Amino acid sequence: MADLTFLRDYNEALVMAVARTRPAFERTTIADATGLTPQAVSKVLGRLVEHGLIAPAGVRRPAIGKPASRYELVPHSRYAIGAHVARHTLRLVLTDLAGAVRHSVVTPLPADFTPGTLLDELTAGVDRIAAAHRLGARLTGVGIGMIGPLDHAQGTVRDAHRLRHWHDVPLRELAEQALGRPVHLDKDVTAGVTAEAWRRGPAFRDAALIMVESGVGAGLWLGGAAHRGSHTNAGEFGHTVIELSGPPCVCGRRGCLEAVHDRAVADGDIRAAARVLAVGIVNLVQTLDVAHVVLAGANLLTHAEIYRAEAEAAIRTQVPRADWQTAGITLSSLGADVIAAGAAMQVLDSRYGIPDLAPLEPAGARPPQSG
Amino acid sequence: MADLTFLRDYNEALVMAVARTRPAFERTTIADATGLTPQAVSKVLGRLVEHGLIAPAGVRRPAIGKPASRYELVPHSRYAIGAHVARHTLRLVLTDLAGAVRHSVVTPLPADFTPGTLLDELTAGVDRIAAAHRLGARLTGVGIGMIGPLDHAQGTVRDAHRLRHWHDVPLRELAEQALGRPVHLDKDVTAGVTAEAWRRGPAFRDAALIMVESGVGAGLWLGGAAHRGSHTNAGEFGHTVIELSGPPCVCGRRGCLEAVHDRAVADGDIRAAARVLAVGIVNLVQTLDVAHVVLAGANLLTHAEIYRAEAEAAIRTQVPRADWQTAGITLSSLGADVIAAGAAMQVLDSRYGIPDLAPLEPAGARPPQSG
DNA sequence: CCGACTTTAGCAACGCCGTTGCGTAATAGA
DNA sequence: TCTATTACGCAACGGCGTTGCTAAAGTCGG
Repeated sequence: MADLTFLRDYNEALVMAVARTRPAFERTTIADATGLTPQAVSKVLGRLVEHGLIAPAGVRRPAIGKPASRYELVPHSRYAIGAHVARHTLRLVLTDLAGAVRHSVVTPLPADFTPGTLLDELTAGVDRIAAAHRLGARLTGVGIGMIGPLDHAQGTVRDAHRLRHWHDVPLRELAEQALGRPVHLDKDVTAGVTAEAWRRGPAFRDAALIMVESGVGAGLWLGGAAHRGSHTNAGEFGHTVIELSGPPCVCGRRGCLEAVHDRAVADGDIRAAARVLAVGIVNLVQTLDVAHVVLAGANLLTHAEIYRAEAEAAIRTQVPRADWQTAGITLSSLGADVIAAGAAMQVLDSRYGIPDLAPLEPAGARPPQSG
Repeated sequence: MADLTFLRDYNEALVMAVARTRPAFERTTIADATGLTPQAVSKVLGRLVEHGLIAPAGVRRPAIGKPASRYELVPHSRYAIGAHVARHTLRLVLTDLAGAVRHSVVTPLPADFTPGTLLDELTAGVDRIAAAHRLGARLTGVGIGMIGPLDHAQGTVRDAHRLRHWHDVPLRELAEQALGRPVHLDKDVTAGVTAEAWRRGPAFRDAALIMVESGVGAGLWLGGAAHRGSHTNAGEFGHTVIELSGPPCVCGRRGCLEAVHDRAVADGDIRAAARVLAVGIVNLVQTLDVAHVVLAGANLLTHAEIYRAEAEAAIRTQVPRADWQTAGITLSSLGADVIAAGAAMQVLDSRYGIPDLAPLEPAGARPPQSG
């Protein structure tokens, strides 16, 4: 169902998206980018200024005519904290409304840590940051990015890979109780690609974030939104077969990209590993036609330029009609913070981003009679 | 921008989606499935009945209380014609508003046919069907499903694979002029998956249609909509590498799924070919987490059960945690008509399906200041 | 210095959307 | 015949972007 509140929220989110991707802007800019009439811009902008999200920022004096008032996002009006839960570390990042990282801290986690241990570390860290920066009510919520498989819709960790105590843990609910704030839980790679999307604006419609760090995964951003799949477990890119009779993989199959890649790394041949990843990236471009590929992950970033160059060469030479079917390869704009920052931005996105329309209830869906 | 017309169209489309996937329905059904209030259902339904898309269909007498009026879709109130342009044939299909195929006809196309030849055959065929069924104004438009690469947004065929006269042909515009009706142009596989989605209703949110027919391709339906990618060229699934040093492919790479598959077919080992395709399907499920995989294409359907069984076995055994991460494998519900029928349903979908919200203009998108 | 012109911005009335409140129709059962 | 129950529409309402118009704040030419 769509009602007037959806309409309002949607148009406000459009204005926020423009505000976020520009240093400053005028009402005309908004009207052109969104298609709203000047009068509607006036009303929407009025609401956003009233809530403190947007503020006037001087005027521009044109050659003739009345000066145009300029506006800008107020980055410190809202914050979110993101957590990147890895196998041995917890990274906490404070992000403002503009998507800028204001604080980043890494704490070690014990081997085979339990949900309880993580929750203790998480609440302590969040409270410390909230107090130090006097966030108060400006803290919108906390996001958690974690290895899967997990169920984003239910907020449950199904089986954190190679962590013994993490089977069917309702982490979102537990964290909301412990923190007393809204919590978002998502796969690390999906959080990461949200960070890139939030910062790069509406031009970033179809993209993949490739992450190499204790496994190979891909966060997918398709048609302007995160793609999670029907069990919110998309992106298991490392477990796609690229060599039919290749080395056995931990997942039980043979020749998975991750297994072939890791073998090259074990052989000390980073360039060969990068070429393997590049094959996978071209596969992804062929399948999904993404325009942007972002590279991330600790194990990749230590040899960032090798990986980037091999991926770029592969795309240039192996995609047909490369003249018009281009895909840009870049390194993650936030480095090691990208997952945690993305988790934070998911919280901001759910509150200030483009809202979703609820899907229909399938109910007693029967196939129609055939003709 | 979102305005009141979007609101109205969206809610009408929701009601149509419910109507399409059920033999008959009551107002309460709509209210429950859509979240609209009974009063809103009354208004929406009134508009749809007025336009002849929906009609009353008796009453249901409950144990107590006033009988509930029932309604049903009027399948013959709107039609669309779909064309499947293959290398040697043109298939035309007449589809009604319910997604049922009312007529199907195949005509041969000369080797290396030109755009002009196709347009002649197309207009002759469309006019013949429109006259025979007295469609008149009930013919919503014509859809064309074709091998790529092509540009759906611009309606241009970039390079129809192995057709000499098809480079940068503005087929949509040409066909609209020749037919005097709205025309939609899309890749064959995307049209095919639209057919399945249109018929199976809102439960069909994440799916892939795998087509084996003069090449291997995949039509993607992600998050309840067709995924075409940034150059509308997604689905080149046959040109993903699954065997690093495999046989050379026509695309210039080595070990593409299509090359490996075709080698098995050439060897006469269909089961091996099916196993190769199954590897690719598992790759797709791992990457995209689709819940439905539909098999189609002339070359596949002649050995349908072998392909289906191998794919199902692969998904059952090779996807981790198969207990909750399930994906159903089915054969295309429309057989050889699926592409043409899907092209027709794309026309109906663009007119009576869930509308899109226009994306923002990127304009001078600059990355925000960091830190 | 002043009127003509251009551009920006807001006020007020409007049309249309779904919602709310309430009255009415249609049935079964007592 | 009355009551309980369910279905459904009329009318008023609040909120959305739109339209039409006026006011404000500048530049520029005479």
